[in-house]
Amino acid sequence: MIKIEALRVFANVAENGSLKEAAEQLGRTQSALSMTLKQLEEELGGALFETDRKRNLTNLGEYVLNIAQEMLHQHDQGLDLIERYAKGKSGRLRMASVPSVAALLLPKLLRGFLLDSDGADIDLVDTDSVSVRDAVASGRADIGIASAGEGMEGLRSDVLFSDHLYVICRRDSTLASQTGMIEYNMIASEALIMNETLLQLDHPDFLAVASRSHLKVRNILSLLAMVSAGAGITILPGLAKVSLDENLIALPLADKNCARRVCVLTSAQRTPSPLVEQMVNHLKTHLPHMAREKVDLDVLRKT
Amino acid sequence: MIKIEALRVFANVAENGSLKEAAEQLGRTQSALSMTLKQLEEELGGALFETDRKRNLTNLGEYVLNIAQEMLHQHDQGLDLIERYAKGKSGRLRMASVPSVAALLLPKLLRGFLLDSDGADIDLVDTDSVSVRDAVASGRADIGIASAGEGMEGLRSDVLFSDHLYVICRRDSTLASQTGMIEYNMIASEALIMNETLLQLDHPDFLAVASRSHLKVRNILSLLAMVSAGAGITILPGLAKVSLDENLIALPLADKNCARRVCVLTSAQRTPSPLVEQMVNHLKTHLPHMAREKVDLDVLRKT
DNA sequence: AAATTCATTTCAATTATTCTGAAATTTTAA
DNA sequence: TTAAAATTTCAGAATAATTGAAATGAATTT
Repeated sequence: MIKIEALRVFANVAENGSLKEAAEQLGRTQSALSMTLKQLEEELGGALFETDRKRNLTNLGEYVLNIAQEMLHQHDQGLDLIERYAKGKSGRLRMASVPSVAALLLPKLLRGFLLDSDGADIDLVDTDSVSVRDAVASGRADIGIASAGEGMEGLRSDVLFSDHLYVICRRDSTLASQTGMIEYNMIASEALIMNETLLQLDHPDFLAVASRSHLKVRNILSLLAMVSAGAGITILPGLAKVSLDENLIALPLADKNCARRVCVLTSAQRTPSPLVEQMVNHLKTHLPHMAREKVDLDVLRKT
Repeated sequence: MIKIEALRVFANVAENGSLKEAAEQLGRTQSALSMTLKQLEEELGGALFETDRKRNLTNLGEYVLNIAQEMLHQHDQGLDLIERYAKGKSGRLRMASVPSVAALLLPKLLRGFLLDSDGADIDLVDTDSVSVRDAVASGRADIGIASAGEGMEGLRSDVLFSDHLYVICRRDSTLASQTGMIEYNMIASEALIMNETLLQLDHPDFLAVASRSHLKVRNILSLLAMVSAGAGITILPGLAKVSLDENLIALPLADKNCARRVCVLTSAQRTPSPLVEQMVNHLKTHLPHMAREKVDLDVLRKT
């Protein structure tokens, strides 16, 4: 049977016009190539070169060279595609992320990822945690970035970082004059505007406060606009406070246990594609540092 | 290194959804395929199937299957082209032949040849022997069919058949009443119209007759028209007499040594392409019989 | 849930293939 | 013609592929 490696040897020898050269290029001995060519000629039933010096091709040699070059090109290109895909360097990747991460951390992270990739194609959608989880679970996205919560069946999740919570209030409110950490009892009298993140909190003191809240806003811009307008206060993860309005202020919550745990989500049903694996690794190694940096930097800038 | 045969195994297993089936189709044991797949997965760095039952592909498996199918198709097609060409089943073949053979023998012969070929492309030109030799020598034709003669440097020739010579004269001539073979002295008084074939003859008695000839015609139709018009007689090989005019008659020459030797000519410089070799063999095995048949048949019909 | 069947994997031994190094041969150049 | 360079040949060494038998793992039946 004619082997593609025999054709590669032949093409190399034909192009070089010499066994010696070709042997060096291919890292084999002349005798190995000589035997390969001999076998190829036997299989074809005719000579490929006019003499045993490899300068001139026979008519058959020329024909085989033409076809072999094309075959080798196609073959090598195919292998390259497969290898790139297998290494997670190429392919399509559909991501869904909560807006805070998408806006503040992903731009830099994706830039780094794409720099290392070759032919990768990334689609990023930002929505709230619920939709992110749903997108991944239903197969509309390959990777999700969201806080953990309900509806995690069929999802594999790994915590990327924990985001401490802050009370957001107007700079001119009485609460704003507090210098230390905020205890739940200190906001007992405030009108708390709920949001999705807060549904995770289960500290009894918080639940007491939350039970008196009558407003829940999902969209973060609307939420901040409400606070700005004096409709009440809210509690948000650190990342969400980096681009706060001038008239708003973020005060750290004392309760260290209540934090948003940002996770990377993938489907538990199917083996992830190499590109997904690559991205999950990339997220796990880089996102924690980037999140910490971002929040620290921001705190620095505000003080 | 990823081998194309490993991809073939993978594609086969993926298409069958089972090792067992694929093993039967490929004529190998399950364990051989299992090991091949294992090695392939190692080289890729990821699983190709979701479980060890080969029913469901992973994302990587699907991608690799797509590419591999295309690669295998291209590869097999390429090999097929090469093998067909090497076996002399395909390629381009430029032939030059003298008209008598081209018109009387080649149609049937080429039909047989093309029946056995697959993608062969034949160009046939008919001219006189001199041009045929020139075409082959200069590389304008791959194969020539002509009588041997001058200007055979650089040509390889093999005799295909010998064509006995006949005197062609008008049916109403005195010569026509001869029932036996014609001796040279019997045509000593006739006006002999020379033609290319006759330049080969070297019998002294013929040379004596020929020396008195003052007319030489190259084109066979013109030649016969001349004889028909009563300009003289001529001598032609048996093949040329099969489609003789009603008013002409062919009488066999007694001299058994004088015959046109029809040869197949190829270039002696270059190794012939497989298709050329194939055609030369085909000519050598079939043309002699066909020539004999043709001449006998004709003799039969005329008597 | 145990037993049965079916498919696949594992592993050591066998077989086949490919490669090498040295010597012989052939070709080219001087 | 000889000397130098390139190629071929060949036996042994190194690699790789295949097998058969036993073990493992999944589905199906009892």
